[in-house]
Amino acid sequence: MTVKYLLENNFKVTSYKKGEVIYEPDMHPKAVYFIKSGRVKMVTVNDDGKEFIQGIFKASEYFGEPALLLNKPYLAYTIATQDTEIIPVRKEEFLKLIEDLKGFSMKLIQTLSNRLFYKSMMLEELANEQAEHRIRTLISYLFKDAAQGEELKITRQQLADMSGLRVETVIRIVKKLASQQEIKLMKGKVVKL
Amino acid sequence: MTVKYLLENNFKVTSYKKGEVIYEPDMHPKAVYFIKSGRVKMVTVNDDGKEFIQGIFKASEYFGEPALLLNKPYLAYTIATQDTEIIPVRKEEFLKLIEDLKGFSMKLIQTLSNRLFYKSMMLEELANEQAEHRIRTLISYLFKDAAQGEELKITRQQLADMSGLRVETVIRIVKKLASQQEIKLMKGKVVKL
DNA sequence: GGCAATTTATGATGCAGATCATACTTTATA
DNA sequence: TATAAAGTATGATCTGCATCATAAATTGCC
Repeated sequence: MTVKYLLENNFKVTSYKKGEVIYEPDMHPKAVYFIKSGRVKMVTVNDDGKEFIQGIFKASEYFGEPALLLNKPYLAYTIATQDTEIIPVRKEEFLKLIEDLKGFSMKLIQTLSNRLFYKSMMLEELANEQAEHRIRTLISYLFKDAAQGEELKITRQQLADMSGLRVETVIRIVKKLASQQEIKLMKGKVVKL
Repeated sequence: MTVKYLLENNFKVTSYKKGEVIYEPDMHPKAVYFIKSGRVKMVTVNDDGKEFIQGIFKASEYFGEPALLLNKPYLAYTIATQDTEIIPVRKEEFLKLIEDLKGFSMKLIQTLSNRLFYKSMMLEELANEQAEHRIRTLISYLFKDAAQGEELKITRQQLADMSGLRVETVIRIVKKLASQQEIKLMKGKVVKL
């Protein structure tokens, strides 16, 4: 996997504390960010200060390529949601990865395609579906690769910020889904059944 | 441009009448579709039959690669919104384009990145912004490369289906924007000023 | 050029989810 | 092991846009 390759080739690791900003809107992209460990959220913030979570990135994933490759300023903030180690790969080096690293370019195309699938799904939900349907779809997407009994590492507020709803609404719906046995709650955490 | 290359290499052209369906949800992808002439909309339809327009594709553009490259069934319908000529490129041939055609792979990555930008922008709008803001953003995006005086080739219904609003709402807002001199109306068509 | 279909227009009413307020529970941290 | 902070919970009220109804203007087409 690419992070291992980068470490073997002496790329440097940068540490970010929980809450630290990696980049913000309007900045000119300088690198692609590979996550060695930790967790990062990508959020856009509107004029009223409301956040929308565009995506959540975990260890071994990377982010920030679209803006870099299009030479456009970032639209979003990326923020470490826990202590995180990141390997920044500068543009020329990233382009070299695409050229040289066998299969990397196809992998990147598939990564972008997966993100498009997710965004298409959410657009459809936000455009046409009621609150309950949105949360059902979102939770089942987030549980996609999870085992039975596993718990969501995501708060109600984050579900709200991903679905365009308010926390109170998400809380009410999650309770309802639990009462209908669609999910289980343990100490407030959503658990897959 | 790639369509020219395909025509020179004897790829076959298929014709679709206005309203004809090119592919539909759950179908297994067989090809990538290059548009020689015409116009195609990509729409998802929910259980109540409400449409959401995921994208609109014009001559020289192509669609359908993400599902093909991920080996996933389509999520959306693609429908010719006028008489359209299409060059279907089968998977092996498309993979060959990526491998062989110099620069094609990077172009594809940029195309996917642009679609991600659009979807991120619209997600933010649908999640957090009021109707008027959504329509402003959408219209200015659609007019991005247009000259002053050019008219939108898009109906109120289509704006509604792209923004998650109802036609009536879009009509009221478009009238308001016109009255505020943000756009001009000529025989009902939205014109850039 | 005339008729049908599509698109635009406008008013009246209803409702899902936002907003506001207030409290309880779980988790972090000093 | 306190105590603060973050997250979950619940009720009451308010509102932007959907929905419904009905008509006028524009476009397509034989």
